[in-house]
Amino acid sequence: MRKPAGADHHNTIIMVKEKVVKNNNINVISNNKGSGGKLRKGLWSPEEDEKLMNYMLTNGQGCWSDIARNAGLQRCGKSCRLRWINYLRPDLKRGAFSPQEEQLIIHLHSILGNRWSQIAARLPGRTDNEIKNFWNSTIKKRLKNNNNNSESSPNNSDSMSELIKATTTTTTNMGSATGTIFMQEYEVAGMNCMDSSRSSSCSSMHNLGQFTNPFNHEGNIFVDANPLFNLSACLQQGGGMDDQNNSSGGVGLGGFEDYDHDHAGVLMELPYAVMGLENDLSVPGLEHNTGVIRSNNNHHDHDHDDEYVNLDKKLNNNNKQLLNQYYLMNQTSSKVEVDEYPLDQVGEIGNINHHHWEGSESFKMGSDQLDWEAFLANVSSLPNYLDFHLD
DNA sequence: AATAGTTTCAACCGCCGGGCC
DNA sequence: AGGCCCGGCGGTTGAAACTAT
Repeated sequence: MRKPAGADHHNTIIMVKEKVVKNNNINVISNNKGSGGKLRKGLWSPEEDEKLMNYMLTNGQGCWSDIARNAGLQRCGKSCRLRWINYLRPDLKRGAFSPQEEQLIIHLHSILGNRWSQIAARLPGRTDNEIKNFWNSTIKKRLKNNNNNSESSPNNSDSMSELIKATTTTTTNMGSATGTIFMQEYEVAGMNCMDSSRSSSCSSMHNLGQFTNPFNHEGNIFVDANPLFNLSACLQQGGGMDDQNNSSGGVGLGGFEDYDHDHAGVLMELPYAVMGLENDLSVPGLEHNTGVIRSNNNHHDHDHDDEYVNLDKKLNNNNKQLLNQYYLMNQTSSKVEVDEYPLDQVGEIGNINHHHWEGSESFKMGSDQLDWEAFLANVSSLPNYLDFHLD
């Protein structure tokens, strides 16, 4: 490791200083705008950091090329922006990723693909670059190793592994044609997921098709099982995903910029990649399901806002039901409270009327009893109003 | 101790879309 | 309409740190 886990800002600065000594005065390039000045490239010196930091704290964000000029930096605006966003920003969280963050990244990546900025937006204090590096250097390798291990020990009795196996059985035996598997997977699960509206922004979805086995390759994985995977980890951890920043012990999963920091327990705001569910609702496309939900979202398809909001509500419900059922299957000692609220209130963070729900005995089964197909089939028949909290 | 191989991550590159003229 | 600028994004690079031999 270059930087020890948990390295604080002080250590990081020292590291940068050491590097800068060796790079000083060698990364100066011609200004391609013909102004006659020189623009520095490469690692930032502490002096440059200080200039940029002081300028940003004094003047705030503006046009980056102006910032570069006015702060007295011989850098392009782009470089300043990158340095600020990835390193100097005061709200950055330093140090190694927590297990909760790691699980969340894995989960979000299963939904969003390589859309690092969108993943980063759901991990307060983390940058897209950081997450991307973490994924490429650590998670990808770990998942690959895990996959190899699981292949070598097929009798693994871990319930989550069993669940994942169960969920992926139908996908791993498909053909091997690159680029077509993803859609085949959807079809196998009875999906009707098409997104013809945004060929560019949907590229990550299609990237899933680069692989033939969701658990046996590098890159995008966990086509369908991951919401449960993540849920399991978070519930078993029992702590807050963002415990450094809030004291509630709440877990916000896949929150849309709005983690429920004040709410004890678990507030489910999961994306919607559970296979079988989307099909039932003719989901227009993954990105819609994850991005168009809130009234303050950034998507551009205003013509379908109502449709997607309604869809979101339904999907939220279905995922909550599914996840709740999974929890019930795997719970040991924790008490479960399932809250109930009308469909038209689902997904409205901060405006949820919680009622106690006793839970259905029919949902409870041991993980060794899991019949995944029956489980999925059952989900669509569950009550529509479920949410839950973990005491 | 030396060195070759590997890992990590800061920073750059190229592309894209939006806004402005 | 077309060119230019800017911000944002994901992919890639390469130097430094670390590890194995």
